[in-house]
Amino acid sequence: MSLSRIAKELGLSTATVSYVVNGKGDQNKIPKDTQERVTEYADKINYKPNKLARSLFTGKTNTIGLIISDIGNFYYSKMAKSIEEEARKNGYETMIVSSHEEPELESDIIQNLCGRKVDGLIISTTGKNKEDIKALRDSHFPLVLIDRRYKGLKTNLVQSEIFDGSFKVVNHLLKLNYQKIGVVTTLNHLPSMSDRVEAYKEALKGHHISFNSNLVKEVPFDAKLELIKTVLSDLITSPNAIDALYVTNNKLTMLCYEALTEMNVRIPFDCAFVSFDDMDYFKYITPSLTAVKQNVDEMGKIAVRILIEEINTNALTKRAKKVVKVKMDLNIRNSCGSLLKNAMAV
Amino acid sequence: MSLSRIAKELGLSTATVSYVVNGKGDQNKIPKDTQERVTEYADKINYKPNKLARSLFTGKTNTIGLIISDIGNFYYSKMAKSIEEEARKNGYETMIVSSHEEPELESDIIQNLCGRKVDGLIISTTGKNKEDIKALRDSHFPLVLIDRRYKGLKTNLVQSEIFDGSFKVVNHLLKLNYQKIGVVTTLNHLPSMSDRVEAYKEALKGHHISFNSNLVKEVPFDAKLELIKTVLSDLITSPNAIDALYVTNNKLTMLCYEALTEMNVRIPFDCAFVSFDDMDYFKYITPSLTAVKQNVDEMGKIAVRILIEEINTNALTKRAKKVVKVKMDLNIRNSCGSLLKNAMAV
DNA sequence: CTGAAAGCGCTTACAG
DNA sequence: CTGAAAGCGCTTACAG
Repeated sequence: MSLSRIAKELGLSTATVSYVVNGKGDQNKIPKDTQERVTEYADKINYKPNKLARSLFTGKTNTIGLIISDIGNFYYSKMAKSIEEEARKNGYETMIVSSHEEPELESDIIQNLCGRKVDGLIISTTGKNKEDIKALRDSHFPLVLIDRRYKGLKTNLVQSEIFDGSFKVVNHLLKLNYQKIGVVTTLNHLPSMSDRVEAYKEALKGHHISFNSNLVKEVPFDAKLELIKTVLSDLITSPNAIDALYVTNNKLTMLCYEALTEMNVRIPFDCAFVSFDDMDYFKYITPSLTAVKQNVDEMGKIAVRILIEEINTNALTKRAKKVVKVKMDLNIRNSCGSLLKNAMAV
Repeated sequence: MSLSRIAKELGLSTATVSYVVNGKGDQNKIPKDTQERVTEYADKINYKPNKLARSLFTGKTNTIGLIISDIGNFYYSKMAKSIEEEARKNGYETMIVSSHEEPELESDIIQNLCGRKVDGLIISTTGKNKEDIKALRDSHFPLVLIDRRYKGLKTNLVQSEIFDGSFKVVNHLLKLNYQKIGVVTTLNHLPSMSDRVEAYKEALKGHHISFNSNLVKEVPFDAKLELIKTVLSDLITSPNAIDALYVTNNKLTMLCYEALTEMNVRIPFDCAFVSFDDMDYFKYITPSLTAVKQNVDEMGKIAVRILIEEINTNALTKRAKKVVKVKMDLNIRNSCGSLLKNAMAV
């Protein structure tokens, strides 16, 4: 089972066996026939090296730790897939762990993965662990944040062009002459969330519409349908009476869609609808939803490349933090009655 | 950074320090003040034990390896989430790795995780690694297969009541008087797939409809839209001219739905539609899709419990393999015109 | 060409 | 109460 047993069995030293099973036989001038004896015997007993022991010595695990805020969210599971594939192409394994949006858990996971000596970390953080992340960065541990960032904390970062994407989708509504655009968003301790609202304000400004805070509703991350209904009924009735709705993430989008449907609000006739984050199935629901899409796949790949560069750089050489913003695509469909209102405008 | 450095710094032995940081201070009668000195210093330098070294000694990693056939598939990412949560509740970490439906990769991953000395393995296998799985089982390594099994290989297993679920959904069509039911399914090296077709045959038999193999189409796992269209146009035109379609997994379901829509086949008027696997959004598309749902969450939890039992059992005591089948729920919606045809039947 | 030996960082009997 | 020591399974200079 172990190197030393093979060595004893074959009357060789562990060094010799180690060289051979690691393909360094030639390099260490082990005669061909000895090499053959070793590989043959190793195969026979189905020898598998203990990576714990190897890593303990080498200090390398060839493993990337990936901390995902919620692996059950389709957006993140796609991200995980992309990261894992890219890592594998570069010779790294990936340990995926989910923090379920719980900061304490995220903190534990970081300790845990570091204790397991992963070579680097990619994190889509809960957004409530600034201290941990800062400590990690300050210790020069290879680290890339993805999707979410901390205000005032410079790290390697891969994100969508959130502001730009959000601006685009709101602007799309404005160009179609929607005037009273409601927003449903999440409690915004996350800059990546508040940026979406900021872009909304900016877009309004561009069309000389004054910002009305009553039209922006913040709900908890795990809001339930009932709450959403309450919030929406407030938005669609006077004095608010919005004519379009902008929802800032995919989970909320489905809830809002469901709520509106149950409330018999017809999209887009009674209220247009637009979403940040585009899921595959948005094109299949009725009406199909207009949305800005994040290029998760590309984000994942870039994050891996930056991380691996970091891993390969000497920890002591000062590295500038890399920030990469990935473009978002506006997918125009039927939920904001573009055709209809366009026609009228003509 | 390491135990021994703390020991040297404090003029103690590594044993003493180890006892304290592991909370075995009292048990080993270390005086309170020594304990305090140690914990204080450990906190100060932010000491994190090296788990590699610890596991090398103890032979335990407190980690479950989870091999998922495709983490980018929503069904499996939900499963991963459920497994991870349940594992954590029981004091285990989970290493999630995706095999992307590639048998060779799955094989590598198994070696890798075993080399990392995970305490046990939960696998939704690609279905093409019978030898590896058999070897694992024969070596008494704690193992649970989930979602997919091998014919003639008895292992711990958690699966949906696939036959029953498939039967239910086909029977639903039959009860509504659909007579020519087409099937689109995947190349069935997987028993979990062929079981679905077997149940279809059985249901036909119950309604005295003879099986027509022309109505059953097998496509590759990663079939593209074009292929699906070809297959479907064959099904909907004479001599086949099906009046209902049964699709046996969620990925194919969306492709078939898209294809039918593009081909201007009206569901359920021209052709009823029914799916194995129910996704959250099936209720939002038009028409909403009737489907049998797998209880992924429950499957995950059960798999973890069985695995942990195995881990805690002495490897040498003979264990009977556990097979648990989880019930499926039929969700009736509008894609098979139940209301319409029911009314006609009355 | 090959082996003895040190060491990665930990834990746990064991001796005093 | 506390420390010296062995050992988990590996790798890598180094000596001959």
